[in-house]
Amino acid sequence: MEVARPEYVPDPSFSREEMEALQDDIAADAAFADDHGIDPDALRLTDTVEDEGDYDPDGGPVVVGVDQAFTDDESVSAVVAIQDGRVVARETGRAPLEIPYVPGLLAFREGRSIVTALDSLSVPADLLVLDGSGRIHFRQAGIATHVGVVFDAPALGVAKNLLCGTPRRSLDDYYREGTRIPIEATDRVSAPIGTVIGHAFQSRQYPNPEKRHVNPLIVSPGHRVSAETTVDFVEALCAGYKLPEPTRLADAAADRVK
DNA sequence: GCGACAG
DNA sequence: ATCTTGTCGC
Repeated sequence: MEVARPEYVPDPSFSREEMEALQDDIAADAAFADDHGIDPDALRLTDTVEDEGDYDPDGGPVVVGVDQAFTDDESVSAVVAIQDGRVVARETGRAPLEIPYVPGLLAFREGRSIVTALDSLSVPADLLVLDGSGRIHFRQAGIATHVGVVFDAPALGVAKNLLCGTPRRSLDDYYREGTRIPIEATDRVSAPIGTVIGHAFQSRQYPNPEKRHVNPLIVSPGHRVSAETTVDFVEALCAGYKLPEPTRLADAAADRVK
């Protein structure tokens, strides 16, 4: 796919102030409303994705999972494209690690390898699934929003932990599979307080509440997807595991390359 | 000064 | 994220 906004490609050499200013611009250009034409049912997976296949121009929506693995000095990104339950394309990208991890500035540390990998992807992506937050971010410009706006493609973020915002119910309790808990903006987020910026989604759970319990996923809109539809998409993309299939496959691919 | 903090 | 074996629960 092609970069639509070159000026937004994350540059690790920026100062912290420049990074934050760029994020404010990106958030202003981001759309947190549905603009994709994808029916969640068209993404629904019946089983785990294991087969490879050829891209079909007349087939269903292409969902691209993105994830990273790290070595001492570089980040490795893997992107896996799925269409109608089959892997139709996969690509990798590498970039040197130039800055440390700073909460809120993740895209500047891992963004280059992602852009490189997506840039070399030959099939058109209808939806990007990033690891990390989108709108659940201090300036509403998490890595999912950042990458989505750079390519002007529908995107969403799937995280394992909450960066900011307040869940309407405690995330430490036991919830049955399918439970959705809205995450609202607080004064630390650049959105009106109370705005639903994402959800905690219980994609997987153990049967006995007394014993073990699984933590919910934290999902949020990246670009051109609403908070509600974001959960619909993630739910449709999960096939028996805690993480959605695109993310699982990208995760495995990145580790494999490393 | 204190607290909070995706991967 | 990464360094790492066994182990508990279903």
